[in-house]
Amino acid sequence: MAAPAQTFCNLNAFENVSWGRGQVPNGNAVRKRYILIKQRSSKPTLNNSNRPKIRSSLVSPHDLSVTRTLCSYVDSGCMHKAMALFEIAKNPDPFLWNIMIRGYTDNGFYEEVIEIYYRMQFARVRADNFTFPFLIKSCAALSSCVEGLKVHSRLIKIGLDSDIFICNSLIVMYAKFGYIECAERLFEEMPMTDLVSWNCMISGYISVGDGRMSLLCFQEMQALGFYPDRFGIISALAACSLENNTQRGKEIHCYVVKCMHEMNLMVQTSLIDMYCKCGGLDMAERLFDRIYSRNVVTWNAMIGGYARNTHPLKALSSLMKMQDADNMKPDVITMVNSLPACAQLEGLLYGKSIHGFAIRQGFLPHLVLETSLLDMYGSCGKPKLAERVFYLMNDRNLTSWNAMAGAYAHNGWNIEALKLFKDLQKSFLKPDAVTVTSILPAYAELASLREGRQIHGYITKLEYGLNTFVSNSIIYMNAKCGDLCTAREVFDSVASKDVISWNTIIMAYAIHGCGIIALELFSEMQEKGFEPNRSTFVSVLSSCSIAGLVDEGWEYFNSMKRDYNIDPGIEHYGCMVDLLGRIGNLEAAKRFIKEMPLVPTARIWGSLLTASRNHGNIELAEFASEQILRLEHSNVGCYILLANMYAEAGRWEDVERLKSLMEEEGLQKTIGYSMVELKSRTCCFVDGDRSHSETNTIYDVLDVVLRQIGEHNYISSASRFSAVDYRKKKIGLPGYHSVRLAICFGLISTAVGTPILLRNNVRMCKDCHGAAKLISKVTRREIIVGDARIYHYFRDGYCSCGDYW
DNA sequence: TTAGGGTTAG
Repeated sequence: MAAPAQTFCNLNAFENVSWGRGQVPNGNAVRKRYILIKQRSSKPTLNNSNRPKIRSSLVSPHDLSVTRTLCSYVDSGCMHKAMALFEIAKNPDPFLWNIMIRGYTDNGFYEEVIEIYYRMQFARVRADNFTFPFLIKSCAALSSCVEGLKVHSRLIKIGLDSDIFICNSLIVMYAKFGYIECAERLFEEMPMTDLVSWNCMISGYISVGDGRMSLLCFQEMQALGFYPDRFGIISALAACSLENNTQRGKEIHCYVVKCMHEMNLMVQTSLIDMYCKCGGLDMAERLFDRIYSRNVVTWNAMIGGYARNTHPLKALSSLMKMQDADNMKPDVITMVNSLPACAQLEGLLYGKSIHGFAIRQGFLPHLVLETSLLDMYGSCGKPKLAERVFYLMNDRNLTSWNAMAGAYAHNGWNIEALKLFKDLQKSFLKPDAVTVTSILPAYAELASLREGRQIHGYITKLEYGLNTFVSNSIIYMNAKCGDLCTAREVFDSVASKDVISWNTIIMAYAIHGCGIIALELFSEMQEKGFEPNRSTFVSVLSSCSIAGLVDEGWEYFNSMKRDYNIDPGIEHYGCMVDLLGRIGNLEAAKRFIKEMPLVPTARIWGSLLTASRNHGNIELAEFASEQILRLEHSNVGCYILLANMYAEAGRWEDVERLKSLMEEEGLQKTIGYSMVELKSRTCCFVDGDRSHSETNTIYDVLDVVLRQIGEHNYISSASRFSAVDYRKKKIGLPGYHSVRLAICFGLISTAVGTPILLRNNVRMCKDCHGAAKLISKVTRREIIVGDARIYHYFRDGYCSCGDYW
């Protein structure tokens, strides 16, 4: 792809940009300011320093030239000069005060509007019908509900609450506060309404996100004989976007042509935006190409439209064109609209380039832009950079917290995601449905069943469980935490199931080894009219692979293109390598990888490595590991798995060699732990753990159990080496692995005959898997172990996985 | 001198 415009590609320049002063913040919310923050333009103050030299003969408020000069200052945005002149005017009349208030409003100095209004009252100058619309607008812009209500009370008191200009302003203000019922009541009680009043209501509904009511209002207005002007049209088009109502949008487009509003740039931009948001990108492009003179808003709408419709290259190419062909300078919103394109392309360099440009232009700090940046970094696989942006933000709202949680979750930074969620709960913000959808995958990966049930209860209480997205996440979380029954109950209770609900429940049964039920559900989803997608086939093929349904797996794989016109992706090929590996056809699996039409990933070679481990083929394991490490230098799992195979084969030199290599690479073995669920608590063990208060009892029970299963002093069935060998080589004794400690603790802490439920953060080792089978037999207890991939149900000396995982 | 409008984040 060609590089974007020069402006955005000066990556070296970006690298030279400092992020902030001092240390990079860690997990705590240490706020640092950007060094390159552009100084905010100073607001004109009410004190009269730096006055321009104005002769005192000019200062009579009745002098027309004073009024003219003041107006010219205000109109040209020179509020400092305007204030200086105003300050020396003797006893300014309401007209001059209003000019000043208008100036501050028009130039966006809303706080100053409130300030000067109070000063006006202090000076006993009566605010009139001209003053209040500006004041109300400022209250709305500042989201200052208290001031707004005070103003409204004052209006009632002085009898100005029926003025049509004031009422229209109040409607907009209340809608912006989110109090649409107040706006509606005001509208209904107005003695007289005009076209502007209707427009205020139409846009008011947009403010609260109610496109349906906005369109109804637009319709009712016409039924009463009003002809929509460009203001109403623009709001109605926004309503069509909210409702995704292309048909209505097209009708309004026809009206625009008929009534000759077609040449208005704002109307044109609104049409482009509506078509982009309603999936009519071709039409939006045609309209855009026809515009003779575009402004930055038009470009932004088109760039955002391309990004929204997943055309990231077109979005970035438009970004270049707007600068090169139209000589247009991007603004903050251009940046915000372009960043999703970088995220979709996972184009870190483009994203960084935009970040650098934004800093150089002084666009930061900016809440929305910063949120877009951290989202981009998360999508580009750089959660650490996202974290940097997040902790440097001056202001954060729920969207930014959610984006940060999403960035962690997207990259599997589950511990950080859970910590962030806990910090959010301590803040004044209330998590919403998006928060819980982002956070539930982290719970699914890390949480105990107890914690899973707690978050499930929390979500139910907040009633976010009614949302299908949230429900789908709850289904998966319950299944991953070991409660398949609840996962099914939640699935059955989802009123509006979507294809993701079905994919999730199929995968839930798959990870619990219930392949047949998973496939029955796949048939049921189709009978109910749901069209399978790519993810469905990942669930289906995983079901076949985990349950060892080889023939069925091939049949579904072949049917993807044939019956559903879905080209198998790398994830589907991965499932097939698992399947071939499972039946021990390792050469076929290797050949399959070499012949597949896609470039193998580390995940694909990982499947071959697992198969080699399960079938004891050390040469193939070495080959697969080589391929993995070529692609991912720091794949710890690969090192560990191969080292374990060498240890089992007694190749201690190779074990040492791998250990050295890991040290050189600075890699550390993931610390394995096992959580055991009790009735009232969860206990966690690591290998050789002696921290538990009942350690002595646990180790005594372990000793007895190991004797019963014939592994006392440990001689592995899969190994020719004794405990002494393991100790010499400083390798953890499998006899004291966390899984066994957790099982023994479960045995002494739960009622006889009840199942013992464990969660393991890494895959079970071969020794512990064998031991768990035997323990289930001698103790006559069902032992359920969820490892990093699947759930193992150990009963009477057998495991549901069929000894393949 | 007064009201309403287009492009922004999870």
